[in-house]
Amino acid sequence: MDVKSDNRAERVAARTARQDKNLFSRLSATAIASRGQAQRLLKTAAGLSITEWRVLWDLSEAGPLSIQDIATIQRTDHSLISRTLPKMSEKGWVTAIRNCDDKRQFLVELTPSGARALAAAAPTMKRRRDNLAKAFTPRELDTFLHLLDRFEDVLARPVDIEPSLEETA
Amino acid sequence: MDVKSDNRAERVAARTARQDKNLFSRLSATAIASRGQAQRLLKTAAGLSITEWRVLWDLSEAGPLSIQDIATIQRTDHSLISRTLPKMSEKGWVTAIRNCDDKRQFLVELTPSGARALAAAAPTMKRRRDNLAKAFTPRELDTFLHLLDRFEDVLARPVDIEPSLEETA
DNA sequence: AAAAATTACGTGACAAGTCATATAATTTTT
DNA sequence: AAAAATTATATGACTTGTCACGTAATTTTT
Repeated sequence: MDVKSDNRAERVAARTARQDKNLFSRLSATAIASRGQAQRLLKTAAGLSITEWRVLWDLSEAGPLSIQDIATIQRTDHSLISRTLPKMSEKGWVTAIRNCDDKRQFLVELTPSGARALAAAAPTMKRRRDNLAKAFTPRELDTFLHLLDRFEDVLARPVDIEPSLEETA
Repeated sequence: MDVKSDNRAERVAARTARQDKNLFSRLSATAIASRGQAQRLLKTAAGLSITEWRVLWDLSEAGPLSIQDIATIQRTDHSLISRTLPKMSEKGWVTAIRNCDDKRQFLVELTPSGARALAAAAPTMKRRRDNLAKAFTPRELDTFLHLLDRFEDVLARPVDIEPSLEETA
């Protein structure tokens, strides 16, 4: 029915607009779009996945690092790093050596080959950051980061879970 | 070696701080933290996954909808919705009926049981949104959303990919 | 010194997210 | 009317991300 499908398009548009103003969904959608862009750029420029790029960059800036170190820097789970490293080792981009001080740990280090893989993607990713720096003043970027700080403060506070209409002790 | 491990802790801290100010990584990390919170809340309050919650909420506010409609509202791939719906149907939360006007499409509708599943989670998720509304003024939220708009404008512009040191026609 | 607790990494399993492809249906072009 | 192009959904396969658990090693407690 014509009228019915007109209604549907309006309902979709209204709901989409509504959710675009819901900061929770909007932040998620924006971050996913950003990640998608990074994935495409890295793939095209250097055949790297996002996690590979992050590991190479972290080792370049702060290496050598343990798996837990890398996971902490990237705010991710150690298992994601743990799974990524063998492949990167196979590609010759990193070496992982047992830490003599603590045999549970590996210390991961960039190789010359890894430095080249990083260098293949670095100009593109720098341009991406430069584009952002051009679009926002330092003050606006500070505001943005501060708002994200405050948003995470809100996340850190517990949200009560109560069954509907029930008052519990 | 003591000195070596002190250095490592400092390098990790410095790198983490640096990446916290890189808007690309920061935005991603913040959005992932937000999603994690939502996942935990929904699981605990109502045994719902994020995608299930989103579908129920969209249908409640704007249903009935096609799979493509839901994907558009959620800014996700239709395949994620396509995979989620059969399970929701099995749980009796939605019905999916062929659209007579276009037999390629299903129109998905909330059932009373689905409305109850939504209701089980809704107070918690509203509280979550209210906590956010208390922490920011309307003007701050507008600023935040506007910065996200401008950030996505930047994403929408192409980033040139050039091989290192090469000038191409 | 021995036992208990904690930590580092590897792996199983699952959810979110995406790209590609196939099939069926609709729309557009010839 | 028929052919070509496009669209809607399903599914394969992959990446990102996370939780849980097991094993080995270290640290803390007794």
